[in-house]
Amino acid sequence: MSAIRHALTVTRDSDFAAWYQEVISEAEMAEESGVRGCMVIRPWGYGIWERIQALMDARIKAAGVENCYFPLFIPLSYFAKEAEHVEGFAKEMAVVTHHRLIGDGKGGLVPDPEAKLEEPLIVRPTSETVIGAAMARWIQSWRDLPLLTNQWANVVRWEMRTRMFLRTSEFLWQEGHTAHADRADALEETLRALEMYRSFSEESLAMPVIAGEKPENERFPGAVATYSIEAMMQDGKALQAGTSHYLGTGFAEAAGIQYQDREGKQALCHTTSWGVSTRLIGGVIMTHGDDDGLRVPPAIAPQQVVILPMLRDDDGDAALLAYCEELRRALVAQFALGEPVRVLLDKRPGKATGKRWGWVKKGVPLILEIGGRDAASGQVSVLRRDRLWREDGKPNFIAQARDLFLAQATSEIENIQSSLHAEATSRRDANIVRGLVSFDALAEHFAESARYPGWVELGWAKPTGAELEDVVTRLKALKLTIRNTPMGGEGVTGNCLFTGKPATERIYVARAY
RNA sequence: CGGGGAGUAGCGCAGCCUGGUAGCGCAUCUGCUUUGGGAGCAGAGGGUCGGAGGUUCGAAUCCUCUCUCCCCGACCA
Repeated sequence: MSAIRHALTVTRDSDFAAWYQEVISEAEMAEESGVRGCMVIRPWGYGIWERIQALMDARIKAAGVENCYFPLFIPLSYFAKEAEHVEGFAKEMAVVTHHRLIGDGKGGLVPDPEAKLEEPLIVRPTSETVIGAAMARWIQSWRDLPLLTNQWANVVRWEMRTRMFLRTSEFLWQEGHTAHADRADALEETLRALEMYRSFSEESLAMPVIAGEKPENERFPGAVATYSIEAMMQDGKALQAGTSHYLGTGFAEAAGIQYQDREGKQALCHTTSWGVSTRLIGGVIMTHGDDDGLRVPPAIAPQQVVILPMLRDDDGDAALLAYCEELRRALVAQFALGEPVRVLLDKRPGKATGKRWGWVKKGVPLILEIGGRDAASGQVSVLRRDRLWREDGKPNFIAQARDLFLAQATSEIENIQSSLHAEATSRRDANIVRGLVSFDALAEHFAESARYPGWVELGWAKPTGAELEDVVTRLKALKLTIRNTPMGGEGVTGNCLFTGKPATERIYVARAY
């Protein structure tokens, strides 16, 4: 059978959750911090986040949205103004109540009772309320609209159960907040952000997603409509990878965001908010990772090429390093995916073979191992991370003339990006089941394929209120959730799986993170 | 927050029941030999046993409290 000795000890098949954690730890992306639910993001993980930030920020700015920054602390009274919103977040908010410590007489420190805050401060779980207060000051006239803002920040949600990158107590994100004159304009912005997330996921993360509207039971607290992009992980579960909300006038009413229209009348603004977070990194791991670690799509790889000189600790090293340095210079002068190629010449002491597995686990798209013979004969040995193994179970190094490699480097990098996307897309499509005609058939489907259940696409009559609650409860018994209604998902035939009424739209049903 | 498991060297673990000088493997460091595909041999360094109290002549080990992590639930824009 396979003689392959994988770089990880746990495979995806044997224990997906343990595999996920081993990737993060072995790729040196993040580690425990000692604070409940909070992680230290290490250089490789943070480097990926910085790439995501750079590419997403460019898209945000291209849409005319301006960055700004609001405080970490939000007065409790701001939250109290929007009832649904505060109710949705009340159970997971960190609260600051004191501003000074005092000795407890036993060598420890306790909050000083004398230093209790008049009004508790919330550590932001999201910033609608504080940004809304600013919008109320900034907007006077219809000429001030639309107001398009975004901030890159950390937020805190005191989750009961946390998982690295997927659900941490503190996480990094961008939150866009916009105010508009009317519903149509706000809804257009909501959907523009959704499309921005969809195309970013597909193009930059090589992660196929389905963009659509969440059912009403999954709406953001206080929102009129919530949209999401949903990605399928390799265990068949769904990951909500980004959300965009049309908030109606509820937040405007609570914060007093109004403007004088062309007729001179006061009117409430329609607001939106939208965000993606460090959760995207978890999605990338579970979309592209394999039994040898991470595979980073080149667009978001901190380094796209790593050059490993096979140092011998002798007189030949100088010439070898010179050859590698020249190779590095030739590569960084090239462009791939619209940017200069990112190359690291790894000169650290140690054997190239040992260092190689570290980069394999980190998922660098291309690894070049260069020995004295390569240097002498003008060759390179190329290892593509997405085609790691030969059939005989050995690393799939391909010896190439240096000049030929340089001529093809750009297309090679771009090909890895598209290959990862194609692989993930065909896997997702192969794991979406259609045509189930009854709830029993749905239950049977997920009972039979408990390990890789994938998603089910079906038609429903979009029940609301108590009728929807009933559907949610029945699905919950199967550990299933409604993910979203894909954009353009109307016009289905047949009957609703839950109510028996004529179906009006398509939905995706899946187990979810 | 409920149920279960765990915390001992950088990583993975044994020791705990039955208290008596802190162990193993990998990794690291040094030396020698090797070395074009995840090297071998020899030697060495590294730990207030998650934290705080308690019992005891003596605590990794027994008791109490607490923190953190993992799994299953509940919760989850």
